[in-house]
Amino acid sequence: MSNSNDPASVRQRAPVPVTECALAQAVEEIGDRWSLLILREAFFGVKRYDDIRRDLGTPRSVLTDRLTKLVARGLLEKQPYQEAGDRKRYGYALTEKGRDLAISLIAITHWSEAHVLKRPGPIAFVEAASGKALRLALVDDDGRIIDVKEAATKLRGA
Amino acid sequence: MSNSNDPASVRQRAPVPVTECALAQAVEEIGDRWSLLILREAFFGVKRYDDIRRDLGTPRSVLTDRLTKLVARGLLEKQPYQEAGDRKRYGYALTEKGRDLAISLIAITHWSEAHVLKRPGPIAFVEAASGKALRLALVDDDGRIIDVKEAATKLRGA
DNA sequence: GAATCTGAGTCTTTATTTTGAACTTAGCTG
DNA sequence: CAGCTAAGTTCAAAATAAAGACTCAGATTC
Repeated sequence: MSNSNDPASVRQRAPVPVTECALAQAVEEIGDRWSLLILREAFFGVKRYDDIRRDLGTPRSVLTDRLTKLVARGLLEKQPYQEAGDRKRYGYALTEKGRDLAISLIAITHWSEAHVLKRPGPIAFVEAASGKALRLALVDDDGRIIDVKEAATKLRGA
Repeated sequence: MSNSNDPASVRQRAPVPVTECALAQAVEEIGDRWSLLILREAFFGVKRYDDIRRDLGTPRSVLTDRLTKLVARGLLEKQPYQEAGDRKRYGYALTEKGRDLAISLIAITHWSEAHVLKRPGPIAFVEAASGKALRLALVDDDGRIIDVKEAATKLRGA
């Protein structure tokens, strides 16, 4: 990204204060031990409180809290449903904002498979139509793929 | 990714237990309020304890703890340096494992700019050589760009 | 119509983590 | 040697999270 092999003695400062940093805002919204996992459930179509709980083992009080916050922040929305002979209940479904996190979740998953798990994970991302494996890449406006090592950051307007 | 507009009444379960899920492992390593921000500093070449502290305002005890853990987990490594007329000290530099998180940080940053900040952030990712803007995309083996909406998940071996 | 079941919470107590501030350390300088 | 600095440790107070019992609303069963 930038300057990553300066000697440690070169003092640097972040180009943007952390309070204005998009990453910091994102960490506020989804940077805890459960939110990303709850969203993963949502991506797999798991919508019900007790199903999420069964999959993740989240304590009830925490799950309730995270679901409420994810709804308040617009990543999930409540979806009413009713089973035959039962009262109306609510499930949780991804909004567009939530769905747009897919790329981030895929990126983190790929990274974890490469560097934490150190083996290909059980889930592959494929093109729905062809079944062909997909990976993430940086591309320029012409659709050419650029290696991360060729990438840098630039201050807008600078 | 999959099934995301099933009615809420359809019960689903995650295809893989959370204990074997790459995302969950990643959250263990970097899913707290500070680690990603510390890594962001590292991407900008900020290597010294006190410089990170100045930029982020992290409490000392937490910063020491996170740096130690990030080193133990292989995302950062200590780099000795010595200023003229001072003793030897250590800075923190990204390892390959840490550097490979770039794609994830970029993805999260893009998402946050689109959905949290709701304006283009001050930092753009560009190709170092040409200065041309870069974005993230899903590509297949032939380098063709595939829209997220065309992507699905598949269980390996299934 | 009283007792019971079920999904989705809420409440309460206990444990863990975070914070902020003061204190420590190692080597340098004057 | 007293004082300085970057990096790190310690500790009490505050905030968060976990575990598990309790609640609630409607449906069913006896």
